Amino acid sequence: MREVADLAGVSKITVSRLLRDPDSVSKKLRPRVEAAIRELGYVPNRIAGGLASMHTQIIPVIVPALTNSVFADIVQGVHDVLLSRGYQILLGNTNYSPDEEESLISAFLGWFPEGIIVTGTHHSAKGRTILQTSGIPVVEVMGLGDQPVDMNVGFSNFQAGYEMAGFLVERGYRSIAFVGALMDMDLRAAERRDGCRAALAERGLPENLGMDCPGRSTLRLGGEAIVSVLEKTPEVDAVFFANDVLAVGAILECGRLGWDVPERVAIAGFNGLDIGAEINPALTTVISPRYQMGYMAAEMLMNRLEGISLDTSVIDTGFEIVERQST
Amino acid sequence: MREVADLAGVSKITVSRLLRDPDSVSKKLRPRVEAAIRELGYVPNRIAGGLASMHTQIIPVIVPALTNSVFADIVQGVHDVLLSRGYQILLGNTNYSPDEEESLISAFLGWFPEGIIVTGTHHSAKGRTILQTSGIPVVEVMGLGDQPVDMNVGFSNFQAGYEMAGFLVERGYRSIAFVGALMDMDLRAAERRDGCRAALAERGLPENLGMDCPGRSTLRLGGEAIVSVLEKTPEVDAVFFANDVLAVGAILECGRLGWDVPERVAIAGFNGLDIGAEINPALTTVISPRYQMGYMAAEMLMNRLEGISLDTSVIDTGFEIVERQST
DNA sequence: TTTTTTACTGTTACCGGTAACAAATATTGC
DNA sequence: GCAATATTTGTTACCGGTAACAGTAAAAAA
Repeated sequence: MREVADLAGVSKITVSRLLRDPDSVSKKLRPRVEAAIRELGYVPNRIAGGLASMHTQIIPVIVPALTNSVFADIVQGVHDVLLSRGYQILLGNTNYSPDEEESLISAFLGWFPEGIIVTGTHHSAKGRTILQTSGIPVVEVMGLGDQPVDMNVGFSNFQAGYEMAGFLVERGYRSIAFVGALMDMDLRAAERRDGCRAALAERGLPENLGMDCPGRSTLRLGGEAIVSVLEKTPEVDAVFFANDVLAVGAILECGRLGWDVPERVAIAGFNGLDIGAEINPALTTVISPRYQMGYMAAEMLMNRLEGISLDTSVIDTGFEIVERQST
Repeated sequence: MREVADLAGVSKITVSRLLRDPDSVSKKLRPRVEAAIRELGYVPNRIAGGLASMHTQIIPVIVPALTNSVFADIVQGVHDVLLSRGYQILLGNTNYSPDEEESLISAFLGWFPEGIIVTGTHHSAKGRTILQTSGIPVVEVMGLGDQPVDMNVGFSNFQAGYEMAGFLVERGYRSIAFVGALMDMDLRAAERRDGCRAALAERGLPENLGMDCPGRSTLRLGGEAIVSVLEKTPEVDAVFFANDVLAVGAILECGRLGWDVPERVAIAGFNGLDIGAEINPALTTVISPRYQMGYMAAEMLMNRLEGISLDTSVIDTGFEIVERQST
């Protein structure tokens, strides 16, 4: 910047001003400085700028696993808002571990970010404390909590589970199994299960017919799960899967085994992945507004940072049950 | 850091040393300083540290679209290497646009990253120049180019297309159509197409039976494409899709229409997504080592940064054709 | 004991920008 | 035309660390 300033015959601060707010520099000087910048191929150092201004324009985004398209969609939504405003995304992946999340949060805080976006409302106690005392805006996205750290965008997984279970009961199913995978780690799935159970219990129906599979959700696992559930508890007439991946895997397995869906067993999923709409039979599921959640979370954060007062710090995006042929 | 130093009765630099290399501080002092750090809840400012040391430990990763699981897998691989070594990932999404890629590269360079990972070997002319003159290690991941900017990890899409076409011919198919989507943007898909054409041309078979769909790859689009191709050119006996999403969509559509796969038409895909192995009929495809490519790219970069000399700056990861029931 | 070496700690300057205020120039009003 | 005000530019200090070198204390060698 020194060199640019000298070449243009101005002071450093004038160069700095031109870069950040061209209007604050007179029309006479502008072309001279711009030419100098171009000639020297000058790229301002944002690290230095961040230190001096105490504004890093860094936003860490922490998700459980990028390979799960659900979270990739969220990050994409966040990305689309932030990048256009000059903010940078620091990406972190917890592998569904609260401890890893905690250490990521600590590490990211060292970059003095201006805000932070985390997934869900379940954190380690210490992680939560760190977030609360960090002094920066925090958005918890995806799950809706009863006492968010700060801002919160998402929907109630409990409610979604509850309503889908109610929906299945309405359709006449009476032995409904909830099947998830690693629900001790995937706490949002556990909430859906709890919602499902609550709905079944209310209606006096059996609530413990499902299972918690020991492995991350894959199509294969879904296929194995439905076989296992129907062997153990043949009376099951509907299976509500914690996510579409498992559900689609189950539908495909039923196809291979010649089991009629939904005659022999109805299947419902969660998330609203594209594949659910295309397979045969098409999957009844709960569509979650993933991209929108990411987008809204980022916008909420931007508004806060720009000092725009928010009418609310919690947005319930809701969800949508779509009935297709699998129920 | 000043406060910590005062509290512990040492100088700033001692605190700095303890944090970066505890062994460089005497055993006597260590507990005192550590206690001070804890008591004040001190978090070192990496922005300041980066500026002073000129080592930011920042690595931008630029992909075309995170929502495409192919790239999410790559980023995951990169993440797993970098985070454990204290590096941070700055994420960028180009939407398959070389111009957006260019502007992302420029923007990221302002953070004075220590290296950069980009997708593929196709960049805008200016983007390429910027990368080359940036003075930092660059890894192009996924595609294999004849003249990489710097390091390169991936496989030849042309070769993959070529071999899959050869494979189909060997299986007896003679009217092979290549179907992709937005191949003017997805240049890697275009390379696969070109490889396919080359293989067909060599054998004197028709090479222009396919189509380039006007929209991003979705299951739906794949379904529409196969109908459209078979209507226009009923003689087609095999369709090689640019990716598994399209191919799976086609298989599902054939299922709905009662068209026998592979009797009426054989279908092949590309990437090796899980769903391809599970649907009926299971999809013949080319498996690409996505996670590994990301992992290796990051490791290569780390080695370079740590001064470990590399035996080669180009790694051909290869690919694998898996035959399943759809051909 | 004295000298030399080693291990640790501190001092000073600087990384590359920006904030805050001061100075200079241009514009406006009377 | 001159003071008052607005606009533009510059000066200085500082953001929070680290590099490089200097200094001091402890250990080893003479």
